[in-house]
Amino acid sequence: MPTPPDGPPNYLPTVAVGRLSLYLRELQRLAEAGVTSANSQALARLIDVSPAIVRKDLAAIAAVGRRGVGYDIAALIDRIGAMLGTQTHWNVILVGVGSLGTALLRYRGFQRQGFRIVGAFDLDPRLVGTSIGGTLIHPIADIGRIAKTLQPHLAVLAVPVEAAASVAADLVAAGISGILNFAPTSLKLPRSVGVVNVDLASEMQRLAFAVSRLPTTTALLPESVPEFVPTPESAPTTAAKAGRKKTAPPA
Amino acid sequence: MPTPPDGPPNYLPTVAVGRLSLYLRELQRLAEAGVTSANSQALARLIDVSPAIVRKDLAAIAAVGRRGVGYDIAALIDRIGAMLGTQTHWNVILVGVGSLGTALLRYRGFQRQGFRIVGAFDLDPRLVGTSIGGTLIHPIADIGRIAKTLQPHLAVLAVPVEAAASVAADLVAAGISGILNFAPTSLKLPRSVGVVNVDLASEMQRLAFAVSRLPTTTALLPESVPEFVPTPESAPTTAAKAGRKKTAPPA
DNA sequence: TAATGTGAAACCGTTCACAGCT
DNA sequence: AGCTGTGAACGGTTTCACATTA
Repeated sequence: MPTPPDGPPNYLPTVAVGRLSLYLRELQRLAEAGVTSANSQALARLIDVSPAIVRKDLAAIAAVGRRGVGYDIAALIDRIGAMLGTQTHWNVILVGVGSLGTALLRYRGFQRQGFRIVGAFDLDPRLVGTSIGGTLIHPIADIGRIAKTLQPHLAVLAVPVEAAASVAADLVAAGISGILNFAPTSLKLPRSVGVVNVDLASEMQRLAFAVSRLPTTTALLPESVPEFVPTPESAPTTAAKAGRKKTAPPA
Repeated sequence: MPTPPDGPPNYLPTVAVGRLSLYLRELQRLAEAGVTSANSQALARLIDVSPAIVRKDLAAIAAVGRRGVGYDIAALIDRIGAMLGTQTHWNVILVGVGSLGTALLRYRGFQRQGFRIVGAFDLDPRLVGTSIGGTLIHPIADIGRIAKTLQPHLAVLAVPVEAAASVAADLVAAGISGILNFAPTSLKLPRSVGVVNVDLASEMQRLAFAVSRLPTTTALLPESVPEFVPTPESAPTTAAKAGRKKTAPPA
């Protein structure tokens, strides 16, 4: 065979990590329903991507299927779980027991995916000492000390924006490795600390934008809509024609 | 000047929409602090991207800066707001007043970005008729009828997974154009309906993965870590060396 | 002079198409 | 016969570098 010039091979694309998590979620559901095998097309439909992507993603994590058949679901769950560290015991603390923090403490999805909420922290002395969703709330001032006992790896940051930077610094000082940040601000942290931001208002804006660019149907749209929205069709240069894309590419 | 052959020009890349939302958030903060102008480098630092990206993004929405100076913040806020439909009145309903739904009703960030929560829906008769965060809760069975009055464009879906598919169908029937989906499942809906998924467990898994792939420092990591994790360095092909990237490219 | 605005190159991720297995 | 596994083409996004301009 001809040697590939120097070409980098199948790494795991960073976006693929998000998809693996979705495959896992759906595979767990299938397994509970007693299904034992699925092919790339079925998986693709479940998370709304192309079958080729499914095969590439699974190849990238060295999951193997059987040609002519598909993938063994139990094996896939193991493999993806191994990649995402599902059997790893991540200890998680939550900081900021406001209404969002409370909801997150009550949310069972984290535990279901193997994360252990080992403690919560808040300023409010009326909350300290109480439990929500089985998690004890500690005074935020004691994070450093209590972290020595709880050994948290990750933190959920659900404090008000104004407090976010300072609390994040405390978390880093307490030795946390990663922060799931719900405060609408970009934390400035050492590169050794992982951050994933979840900005709810921003997600809503993405939705609004997507909707306003959608093929107009009978559905409700608000009165005014942004004027200048550049698209392939409204190109301000030569050749403004350019073959229109097929409207419905994926199966 | 030489005519560009036929080259497709600056569209707005889809990922740029998410960034615009973040620029807007930070610009609003700067404006409140009395800052009137900012250059691409400053903006880049604020949302943690490269200055070149900032200039490309802003060029793509026809925002103009002054060479040698930077961008006028008030003008930028207007321009980005116009693109994202900030002055458009999006009516939003929320379905599923559990702990997450409650938190979302109390969350002020949606209103701050111009979204109007016009109503909430739940099955529980004890909730119906009460208000949370100033939003009245209606019986879920009446969505169709009440939607005629409320004229909602978007919906926040915060019901349990089992109910998600059926409620989503009701929302579509009621004429909704987009759904912000917090249920951990991929909704199968007509292409005319926009969907943005927010899967909290999945975000946490992304964080865990990112952390486990981080340059190991003194910070806490859980005992076991996935074995086979392909990266550029662990490439199974020729030329496994390949010039290492400079470790800190952005300013 | 210090920044924008922008072609062109580099990079990354997806799609295509088909050879290879079972 | 059917589906996986994968090179190669493609397309979208980012980076680079620099001409341009207030």
